[in-house]
Parts: sequence; structure tokens; C-alpha cells
Amino acid sequence: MSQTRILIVDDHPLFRRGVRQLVEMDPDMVIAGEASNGAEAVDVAGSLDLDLILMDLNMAKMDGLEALRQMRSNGIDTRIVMLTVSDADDDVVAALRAGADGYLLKDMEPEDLLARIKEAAEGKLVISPQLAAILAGIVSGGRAAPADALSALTSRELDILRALARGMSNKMIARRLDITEGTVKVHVKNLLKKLGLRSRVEAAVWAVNQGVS
Amino acid sequence: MSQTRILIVDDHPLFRRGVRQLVEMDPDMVIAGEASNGAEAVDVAGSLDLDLILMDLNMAKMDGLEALRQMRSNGIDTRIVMLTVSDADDDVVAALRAGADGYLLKDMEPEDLLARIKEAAEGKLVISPQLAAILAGIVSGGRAAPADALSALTSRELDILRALARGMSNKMIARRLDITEGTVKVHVKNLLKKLGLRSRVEAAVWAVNQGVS
DNA sequence: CTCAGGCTACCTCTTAAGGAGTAGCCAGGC
DNA sequence: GCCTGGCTACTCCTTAAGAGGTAGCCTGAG
Repeated sequence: MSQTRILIVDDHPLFRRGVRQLVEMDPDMVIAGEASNGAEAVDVAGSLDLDLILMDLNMAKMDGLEALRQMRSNGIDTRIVMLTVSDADDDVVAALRAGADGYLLKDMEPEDLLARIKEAAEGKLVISPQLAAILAGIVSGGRAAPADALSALTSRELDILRALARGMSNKMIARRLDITEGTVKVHVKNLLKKLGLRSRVEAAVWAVNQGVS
Repeated sequence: MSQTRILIVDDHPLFRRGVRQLVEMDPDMVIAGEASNGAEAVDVAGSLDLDLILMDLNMAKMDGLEALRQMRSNGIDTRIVMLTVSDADDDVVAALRAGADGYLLKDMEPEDLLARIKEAAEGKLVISPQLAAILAGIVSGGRAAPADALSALTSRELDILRALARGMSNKMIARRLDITEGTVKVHVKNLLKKLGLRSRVEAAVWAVNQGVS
């Protein structure tokens, strides 16, 4: 059985070096490549034969979340674990929803981190324990978007969201509100951005769970 | 400042004794009462002046989840932490959604458990670290749920419908169920026809309103 | 055995959806 | 006056979704 081939994506060379040293303490794992930003990562992810990608979130050229999304939409199903300093719930949720296979914080103990990386390579979903409460809060609240995100919406966007919560298409909404379908699309796009959601289906589900009506 | 008054609810006397010993190692906490099933717990929860309730899930007379719900609907806002052996995702999610302030597993290290109980008493939401991955999986989008009485649908179609109720795209569903996107489309098409709905958005909204999860 | 139903996978084709950008109009605030 | 935010309406472009069809494979009922 061959080694686990890992790509590390981070804009700090020293940090990459540290991770490389840590990972290669295990003879079963090898750093197959490095990238210093998301764009590079997307480029090389397809060509290198990888088993696991460790990627930072905050990077200059293209952040880790965007890189993750592009890889997934490029059909790359390599296991991808975010390795970052951000313990913001939005980041965690966004990464997991975008298809990350794990979310680890950089302040973990090295031995622990190494163990988690091995688990990730074996197919497990790995999460820093500190984030458990955050995820629990999200689950218990039944939300994907922050609860107060509703107040960020304009009244027109709320009209649209209510229509989405009834399963209506853009065309139906347009007829109902007596505006063009194109304008409905604009409102849908804007409210999706405000709520941090990716599709009308997510918006509809979220709205129903919020009791929007 | 007075002691934290705790009610322990579990149908195993020996386990209750163990918890009592552990908890009372801390002079700031005291076991104010014990109950051996959910019904008893609901009875005494109102009369004892409690700061925290530690409750098992699996009990003969009334299980912990039902007891939790009854207490909450009785207006009892005491902090309630589930202390159980079940690491089933359904149980975790159900408890948190029903208003639990924490979910701890019985196989935790005693010292760790004691620390978590103290945190819970202080108002924190506490979760056993082992459950992080489960919660993450739920947040990221997919998980099986108890069977349902939507008799017209096949089990696979129910899988798809549950995924729809979480707002997932065909591609995400395909990845999660390890089938092709084309096959997902087939299932979506068939379930839409069976349910008499016109789009995945309608199906998602309908499913959420039906309580499909 | 045959047959039906369920799951899988592919095909083609059309429409729906969504991102990014530009822009006009109108209200309210400074 | 100017400027901002909200609503409207386009453009161009890409991807997602859904309606048809065919078909192989497997399992359980008869």
C-alpha cells in the first residue's frame, strides 16, 4: 500500500514547512505538493494524484472556501480538510456545506492534529472539538443562516422569500408580484447572498424552518 | 453564593450513585434529588428548586426526550443536559431541538464529565466531543432519519426527499448517496410525479412541512 | 421459471436558475 | 444640491433542473 499523498495550501511558507514536518513524521504520509493560494490549489489539484488536501481559509489570491467550491464543481472528490485559525461559525458552516470533509483549527496540539489528519485520510469527517458547541447551537436552532439575517432583507426580498417558501418558481413570483422574471432573479440573487445560502431550495427550506409566511 | 442544585434522572440506581459521588466531589454542587424515570422527573422538576437536570434518554416509564418536552412545555427553563449512552445522530438532534442545553455521553472520562457539568451549570451548551463529526455531518447536509409513513415513495425516493428537505442539489445528493447525478434526477423525477408536485422546491417545502427529516 | 418492481445509468432536449454587470428611476438623508 | 439604498429591467453566460426514453441488474412473488 502506497503513501497518502497530501497537498497543503497556505499562504505562509513557514506554516507549510511546519505542517510538512509534522505530516512526514508519519512514514505513511507524504506532502505531494504545496500551493500558496486557492487559485494555485485549484490548478494543481487536478494534476497531482492526491488523497487529501489541507487548505487554509484566508488567502490572498483566492480564499479556501472559493477554492473548495471550484474544486467540487470541477468534480474533484479528493478529501478536503480546512486547516485555519477561524473558529467563526459562519466559516465552519460554509466550509462544511461547500463539501469540506473536515475543519481543523491551527491551534490544535501537533500530535492531535496529526492524528486528525490521518483520520481524515481514512475517510472520517474530522472536526476540532472546540467547534462542537457551535455546531450544536446551529443544529438546535435549525438554521443555516444566522437567525437575525431576516432583518437584513428588504421588504421586497421578504416578499420573494415568502413566495419561495411556497415553492414558487421565478415566473410564478413575477406574475404574482407583477414584475418581470428578471427582476425576481435579481431579488433572489440578492437575498441568497444576504442569507449566505446557495440556492432557492436552501432558501425555501430555511424560510419554512424559520416560520416565514 | 449557594450550591448548584442538580436533579439526576436515570433508571439505574447504581449509575445515579456514581454520578452523585462524582458531582459532590465538587463542594459547589449538590444532588438535590433523584428520579428513576421521566414521569417522576417531570413531577419533581417543578417542586425542587433546581439549577440543572442531568437526564438519561432511555428509561422505562417515560423516556428522557419526552420528559424534556413536557418540562419545556410546562414552562420549566431549568438547564437540562442529556447524559446517555446513545450517540445516535437522531437522538442528539432531537434532544437539542427539543431544548436540551447539552448532550453528554456516559463513557466520558469522569473528570471531563465533571468539568462539562460545571460548564453546563454556568450556562454553556456542552456536547461530547465525539459527537462533533455527527453534528458536522448534519450541518453539511446529509443523514439518515427514521422511516416514514410516506407509503407511496420507495425507500430510495425517501432518501432523496430527505436530502431535498435539506436544500441539497442533485450533485450533492449524488455524492452523498454515492450514485450518479443522473440517477438522482431519475429519483427526483419519479417522486415529483408520485407526489404531484412540479419542482424540487415544492417537494422540499412540502417535505419540511410534513416533518420529513 | 417468468414477471414486476426497484435501483442503477445512460441518452437527448428544453427550460429554470443563478452569477456578473450596467442602468434608469425615485425616495430619504446630509 | 448630492448621494445612498431600494426597486426595477435589461444583457451575457454558465450550470442546474426536469421531461422524455432505453436498458441492465437484482430480488421477491407467483
